[in-house]
Amino acid sequence: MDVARGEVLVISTSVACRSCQARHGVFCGALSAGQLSELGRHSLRRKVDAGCEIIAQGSENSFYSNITRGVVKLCKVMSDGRQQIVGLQFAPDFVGRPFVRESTLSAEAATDAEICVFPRNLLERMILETRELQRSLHAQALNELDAAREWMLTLGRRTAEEKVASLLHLIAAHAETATSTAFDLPLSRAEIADFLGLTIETVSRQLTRLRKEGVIRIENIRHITVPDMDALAKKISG
Amino acid sequence: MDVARGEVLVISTSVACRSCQARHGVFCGALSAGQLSELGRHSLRRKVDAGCEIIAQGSENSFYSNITRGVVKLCKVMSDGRQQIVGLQFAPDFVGRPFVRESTLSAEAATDAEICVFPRNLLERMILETRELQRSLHAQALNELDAAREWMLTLGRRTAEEKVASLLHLIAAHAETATSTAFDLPLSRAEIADFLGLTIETVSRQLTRLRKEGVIRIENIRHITVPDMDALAKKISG
DNA sequence: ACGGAGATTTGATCTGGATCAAATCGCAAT
DNA sequence: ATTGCGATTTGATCCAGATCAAATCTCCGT
Repeated sequence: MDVARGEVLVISTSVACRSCQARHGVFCGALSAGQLSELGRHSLRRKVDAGCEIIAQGSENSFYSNITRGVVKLCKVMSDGRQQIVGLQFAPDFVGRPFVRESTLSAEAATDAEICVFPRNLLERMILETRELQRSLHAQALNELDAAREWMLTLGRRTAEEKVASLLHLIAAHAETATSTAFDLPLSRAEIADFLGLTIETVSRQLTRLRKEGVIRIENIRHITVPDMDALAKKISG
Repeated sequence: MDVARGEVLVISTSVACRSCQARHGVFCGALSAGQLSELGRHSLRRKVDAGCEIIAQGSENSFYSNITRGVVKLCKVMSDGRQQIVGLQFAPDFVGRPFVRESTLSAEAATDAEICVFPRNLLERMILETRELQRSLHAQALNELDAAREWMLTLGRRTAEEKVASLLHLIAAHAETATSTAFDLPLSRAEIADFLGLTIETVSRQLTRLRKEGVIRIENIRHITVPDMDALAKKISG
């Protein structure tokens, strides 16, 4: 992680960082007070701008983090430049691949975000020591695996229109607003294309097609409203 | 699982089934002698024919199993019949999705296979009791997640020729022969198409193209030899 | 060996999405 | 307000892979 690209907000020194304790999914209820305190002494809360690379593909996994705000995209790039987003993570997901030296993907903030960073060694020690943390990370890994496999079906077998509708549905499900019929897209058209295995032109055309069909309204480039969520769901063949 | 479709080989009664102890990846070294014995008393070694459905999509997860021989495909089917293979599993992989009631995918023997089946409740209890088993299943989940994400790149961004070469490479890597330059395909052309998000015609054409280029030899429909593994690898853009 | 049915290959044509090209939009800096 | 530039949309054309159609091949049962 290039510290110069993000702004360090807080370096906790003697106690666990309070805002993190409450919001960090995998640690919630998994660690003792003493462990939280130790983790807090070594954790770093960071604010990262959209586009900031948190983990580089091929780099060493020397730290892990939790997302406390914003959206993070997981991306794989081929040597000729083709790339594929292989996962989106939202607060309070855990970011990183325990027990493997080199990262096979990059993690990049898709929106402005806040993360809480822990050193690799400390976290791996705590995983081995603490059954509940192991269980919690295992559960997240299984959920991500389910999501990845669901997305494999989308990538392999759905049409462009179904792909775009699937993505809108996914984002709506994670939107923080209570209504979730209106939400901001955390991704640019190019990123959407990289997630769906399409080109930006096709993404754009399918969005305008959904707009013309009345399934969505494009309030502005990054903001969508869905008058009838069922109509959107019907665009995705089960 | 429809018992009528498979043949029960052994019902272990008073000791853990010996052939399983040695070969079951996730249990190897993870369970105590007493636990292995208990597991053995409740496990069932089964021989399943190619095509036998081990877990049905949408069914209740009422048991788990380990593969002791053969290849199992994980498959998702859409209501209109389109389908996508989302994973291949080889001995000694663990099959099943702990902690979730309903299966979101089906597991089917791709080749004749042998599996060892355990009841859900027993296994989930042992996972909670036994840190080492939890760790071992966590590790498998993370490996499967890596594989799924690698495959997402293939599905979203590689060409048909690259996809077919990727699959051959994957299968060669899991082939049991020491040389691994000659191997049997565990999948039919239709299954390959479902794995790669292609049609059978395209798969067939790409295979004959690789044959004409001298990258592979098709000894017979299910048996391939690769004279030069590097030549095959070069067909897959990194 | 013979028939037959499914699996695979091969051929001809079509098409969804890619590519190439050109507006237009959005917005930050002046 | 004006300029400039990257992001997005829209249009025209192309092509990889799908679809439709027809041989072959495999292998099983008789």
